[in-house]
Amino acid sequence: MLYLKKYFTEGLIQFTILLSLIGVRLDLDTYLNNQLPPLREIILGPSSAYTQTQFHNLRNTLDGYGIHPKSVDLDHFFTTRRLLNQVRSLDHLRVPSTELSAWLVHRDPETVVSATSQSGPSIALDNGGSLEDVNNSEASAMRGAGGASETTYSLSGEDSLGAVAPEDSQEQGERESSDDLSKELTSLGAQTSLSLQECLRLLEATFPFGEEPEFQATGSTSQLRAPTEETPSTSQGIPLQAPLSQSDTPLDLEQQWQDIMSIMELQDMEVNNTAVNVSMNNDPNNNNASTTDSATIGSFGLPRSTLINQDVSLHQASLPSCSQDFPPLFNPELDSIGVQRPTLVRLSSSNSSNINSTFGATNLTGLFLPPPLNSTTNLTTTPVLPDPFSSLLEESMLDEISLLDLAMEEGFSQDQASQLEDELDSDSGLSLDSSHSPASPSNSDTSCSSAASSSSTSATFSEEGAVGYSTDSEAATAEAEEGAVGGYQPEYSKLCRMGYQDPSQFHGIPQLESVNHNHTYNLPLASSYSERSQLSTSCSKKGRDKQMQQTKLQPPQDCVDRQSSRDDRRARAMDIPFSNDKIINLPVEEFNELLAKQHLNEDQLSLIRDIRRRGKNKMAAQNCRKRKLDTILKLEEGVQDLQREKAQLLKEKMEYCKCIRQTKQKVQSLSQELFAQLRDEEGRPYSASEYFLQYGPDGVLLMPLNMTTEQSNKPDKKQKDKKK
DNA sequence: CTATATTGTCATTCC
DNA sequence: GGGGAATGACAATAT
Repeated sequence: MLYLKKYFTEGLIQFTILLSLIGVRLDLDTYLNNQLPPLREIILGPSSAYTQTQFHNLRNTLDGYGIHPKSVDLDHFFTTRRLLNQVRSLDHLRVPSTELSAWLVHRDPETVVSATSQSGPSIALDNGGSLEDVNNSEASAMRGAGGASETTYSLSGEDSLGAVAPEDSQEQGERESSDDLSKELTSLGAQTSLSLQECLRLLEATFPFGEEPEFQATGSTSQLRAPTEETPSTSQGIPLQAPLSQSDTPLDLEQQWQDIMSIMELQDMEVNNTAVNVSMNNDPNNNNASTTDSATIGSFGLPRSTLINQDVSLHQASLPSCSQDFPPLFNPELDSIGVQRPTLVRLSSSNSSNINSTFGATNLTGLFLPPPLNSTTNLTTTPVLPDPFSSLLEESMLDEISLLDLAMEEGFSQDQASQLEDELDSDSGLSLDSSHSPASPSNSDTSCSSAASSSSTSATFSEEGAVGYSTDSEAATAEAEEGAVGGYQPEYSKLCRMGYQDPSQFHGIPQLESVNHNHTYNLPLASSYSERSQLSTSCSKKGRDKQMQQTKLQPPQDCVDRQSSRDDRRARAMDIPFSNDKIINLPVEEFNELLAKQHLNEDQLSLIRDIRRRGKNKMAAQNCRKRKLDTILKLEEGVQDLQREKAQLLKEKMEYCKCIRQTKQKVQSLSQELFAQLRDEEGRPYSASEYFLQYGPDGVLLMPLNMTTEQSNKPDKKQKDKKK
């Protein structure tokens, strides 16, 4: 019960204070179970002298309101809170549930120059518009590919896909029975249903193995080979990259999270099928009947040897690129350092085996990942990200991240990392003392030792923290040398020792050991039951230092008087027969016995009680001040941990954004290529002004443009087919 | 001598 | 109700 009491009254409350300061949601159980040093210390409370924390006293630490103005720079707190709010803002990166990873490409045929057409055709993104940037080039490409002036793409996520899915049982049966794209196209008429695998097939056909689709290079779409005459010409030389990089800045991050979540969820749904089917379809020659149907890829005029296995879904194709783009995210080393990661990453990581096996066999990763993007594995070493990314985040953010990476992953020493982080902190206005800031949050020991080794401010703090706590070995030794018989170890002494022996406290700090305080009272460690003379004690104890130097010319009695406290003098004046040490530190029973043995008058008894009260209160005040400082230190430590976490989250955010953009880009290109290659029964390309592609769980549907999403539940069974 | 930091003390509250 | 811890506030002292 005592433990629980302490736990809840002190540990949890302090922990809650810290969390409330930062607004970051943490799994308390996890930290408790893992016994992470900093949090454990916070939760379990300090093991030093101050073990009893009253709830009402904690108000003083809430949000730093109660920080003593003399003890802490309040600006630190405000700055800290500001930074913590920034960290809190990262919390908004929660990945929403399934949403649309779809976008709608719409371009007005007649008014190419009107409305949004100043820079060309526009793409209306149905979900956040993060791909607006792709608009110009994409629409232009579509325009050329479709041979029409109006093109609408709609890639709908799985939420809307169910509604879009054709109701016709015949279609369903066909779709289930065969992955053949052309077959579906033929049977569905105007509504073209393509499996995502076929999309991949298309893409693969467009980008044969060994060739890296260069989406980001200017004129990258020139590689988007199309069987028709007009398609290559129109798609060639249209840079997809330039618009991307221009409009990435207003990127909606939440939208991107939604997108990637959608992708991952889809991947999660399909990954099992993929894993099963890949083994069957790895062999390019393993073409089942559906693959070899009339209107299959072969009908695209593409070499069969370049076919991707049909069961690889588009989403599955996207994920490997993510995983390959972000090795750190799936790097077990990151787990080892306790980096918390969004759940979605863990989920995807759990599927990584399937993914890797799948795409390792089909080399889809390489297919989808242009070399420069793959090279982002070395993001940690390059301060500046590739072009489209550089505009996404502030340069300072990049610097921060890269610096952090250097510190975290490049084998920097903790001191170096701490220096880096301090530099990072400095520009944010938070001047956390490096001496107090461990490079590793979970390594307070190191921080303490390193702090003791370097900074002058640490010395300042150490002296502060050591105020009234000269219970270290040196002090004891000094007292022993003075002839003090340390037979009595009062509670205070033990508690203080505990406090400093706590690894999380200030052990090993040289400054602490060298502090020689001018304590008026004989502190417990220095005290003893010996009836040593107060004069000799106080004079010898305190006069041998600077103070002794200052008063060296004075007679011994002056020295004693100067060094004695008022209560000492009062005690001498009142002829108190025992030392103040006894008065203060004796247990109450022994103290009462002592008083009973002596025949003291009321004035003497009153003085003794006052001495005891003041002495105890003095120690309590010292403990209180130390506790206050310790709380501040812990809060600073927490701030640094959060800053570190913030940098890590920013890094992950950047990587996710990059993955999302790449995925969208690939889907966009794929859709563009697919639409360009669709042909009606007469071999003519579909007009982009009349049709658009809609992605569903069962494939890709070629929808009439005038159909709304709701109407798509009963789509026209317009003939769909691929030419050739 | 002044400003600041440190330390002691008191009052109060709570356990 | 007493003892004592905790702590804000203030005073005394040191630097």
